[in-house]
Amino acid sequence: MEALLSAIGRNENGQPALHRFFDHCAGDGALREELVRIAHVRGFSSGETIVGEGEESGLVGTVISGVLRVQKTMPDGRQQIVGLLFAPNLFGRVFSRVSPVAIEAATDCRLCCFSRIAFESFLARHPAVEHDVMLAVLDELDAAQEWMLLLGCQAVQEKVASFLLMILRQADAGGRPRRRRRIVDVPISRHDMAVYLGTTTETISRTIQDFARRGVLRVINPQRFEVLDVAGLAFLSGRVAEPGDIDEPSRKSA
Amino acid sequence: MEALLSAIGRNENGQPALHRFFDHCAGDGALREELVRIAHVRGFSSGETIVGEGEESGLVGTVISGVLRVQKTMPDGRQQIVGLLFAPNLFGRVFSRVSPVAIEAATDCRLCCFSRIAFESFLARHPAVEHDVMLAVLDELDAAQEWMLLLGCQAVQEKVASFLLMILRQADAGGRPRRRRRIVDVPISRHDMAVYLGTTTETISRTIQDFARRGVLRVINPQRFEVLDVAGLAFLSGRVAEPGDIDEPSRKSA
DNA sequence: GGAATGCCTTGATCCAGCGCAAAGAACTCG
DNA sequence: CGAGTTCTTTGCGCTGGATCAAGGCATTCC
Repeated sequence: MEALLSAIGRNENGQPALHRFFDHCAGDGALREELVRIAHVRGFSSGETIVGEGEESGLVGTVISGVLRVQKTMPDGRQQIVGLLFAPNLFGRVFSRVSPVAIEAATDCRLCCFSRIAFESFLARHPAVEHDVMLAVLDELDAAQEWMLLLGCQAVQEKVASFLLMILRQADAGGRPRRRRRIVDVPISRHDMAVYLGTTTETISRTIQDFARRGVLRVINPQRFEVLDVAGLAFLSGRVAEPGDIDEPSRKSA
Repeated sequence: MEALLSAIGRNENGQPALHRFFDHCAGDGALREELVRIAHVRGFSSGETIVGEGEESGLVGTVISGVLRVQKTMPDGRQQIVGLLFAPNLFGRVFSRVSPVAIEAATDCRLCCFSRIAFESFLARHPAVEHDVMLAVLDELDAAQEWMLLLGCQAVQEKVASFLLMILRQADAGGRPRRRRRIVDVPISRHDMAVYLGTTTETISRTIQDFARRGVLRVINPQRFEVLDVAGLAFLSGRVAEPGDIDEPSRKSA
C-alpha cells in the first residue's frame, strides 16, 4: 500500500507512474481511496509473461517502470511485436474476456495492477475516468496505425531509424525535462527490435553498424548509442522531406 | 430525415446500417430522436475524400453501405491502407481535432454522418453510448494488431490468402444469415489491395493467378472469385496449423 | 467503329534482405 | 579461471518480390 501511494507520483526516472486517466483520482480523495483499494504493485522480471495470447486476461494496469512488449504469435512460431509499453502506459485488454495479444516483460519492470473485473466496475462507476481510458485507447490505435505504415512500406534502414527516433522521443517525453538527449538507450534486445520491426536480428545489427560507419551514430555498447546527426537520422527514417532533397527519388516512390 | 430513419435498420444488402453502439438508441425514443436530429445521410462516390490526413476532422459516423479506406501517406508518396471500413463500422477520429489518417471512399458509398463536435457532446450526455463506442474502438485496435502481424511477418501469398478469407468472413458476418458463401466479391481494386497488403499490384495479380492455377480458387472476373478449397486457402494464409502438416517447415519458422 | 483510357495480367531482370554458419564479446557459474 | 551460455556481429550465397516494360481486355467517348 505504501508502495502504491508512493507510486502514484513519479517513478525513479522522474516519469509519471500513473497514466493521465488517473488525474481525476489525484484530486478526489474518495476516488483515490477507492483506486488504491483495488490496486497492487507487482514486479516482473524480464521475459515473464503477464498475460498470455488468447488467454483469460485477468490483469490490467499501468507501467510504473520498465518496458512491456505486446506481441502476437503465428501457429508456426513466427512472431510480431505489435506494441511496446513504457511508463505510464496502460496495459491489458479491458472489456474483453480473452486477450488477443500476449503481454510480456521486455525488461525487469514494476506494474500497477488491477483485477480486470474490479477495474471495469470502477470505470462503470466513474464515467469521467472511463472517458480518459478511451482517450488512451485511441492514442494506442493511432500508434498502431503509425506502426502499420512503418511495417507496410518502409525499408529496413528506415525502420531502424524510425525506431531509434521513437526511443529518443520516448526518453525526451517521459522523464525530467532535459535538453534533447543524443544518447539512445535501447531498452530491448536486438531480437526484440527485429520482431518489433518485422525483420531479423542480423539485419538490425548490420543496419546499425552501417549507420555507425556513415557517422550518423556512435555505438557505445550494443544497447546504447550516441546520435551524432539527428537530422540525418530523421532523413534516413523517410518520415521527413529534407529541404533540398524534395525530388530525391526513393525506393518505392509513387 | 426519411432516409436516416430507414437507414436505422438495414441497408440494401441486409447488413445492419448502424453500429451496435446505437442499440441504446433504438429502444429509447428520446435518445433516438436526439440522434436523428444531429445525423445526416450523405453519399460519396469512389475516390472521394471524407477526411484528409492531418486535417481538421469535422465528420464522424458509420458506414451504411460501400467501403471506406483508412490510409496514411509518407512524404514521398508511398502509402499504406491501415484499415478498411465496411457497414456498419464507425469512421472518423472522435475526440481529436485532427485526424492522423485519411478516410476515403474505396467504392461508392452511403454514410450516416455526424458533426464530430455534436457527436461528442451527444456521447458526453450518454455514457452508456460512449461505452459502446469504446468497445468499437477496442475492436478496431484488435483488428489493427491483427493486421500488424500480417504486415510484419507474412509472405505475400499468405497475405493474399488472409485478405480473401477476411472478405469472406466479412460477407458472411454482415448480411443475411446465408450458408457459408464460396463467392468472394473483392470490393476494391488490385491497387488498393496492394496498398492494404503492403505489396504491389503486379505481385497481387501473380499470386491470385497462382492460386487459380493450383485449383484453390476460380477467377470469375477480376473482382469476383469462387473459392474452391476454403481449407486450402486457410492453410495458405499461414494462420492455421493444418492437421498432418504440423511440422511443415515454413519460410520463417522459429 | 476506332481511339483513348483504365484496369489487370504476364514476362524479364535485379537487388534488399533473409537464412545459414561461424566467430567475437560479455556474463554466469562451478 | 576456464567452460558454458547468451547475445551480437560479420561473411556469403540465395531468393522473394520489387521494378521496368509490354501486352490483353473492357468501357467510354468521339
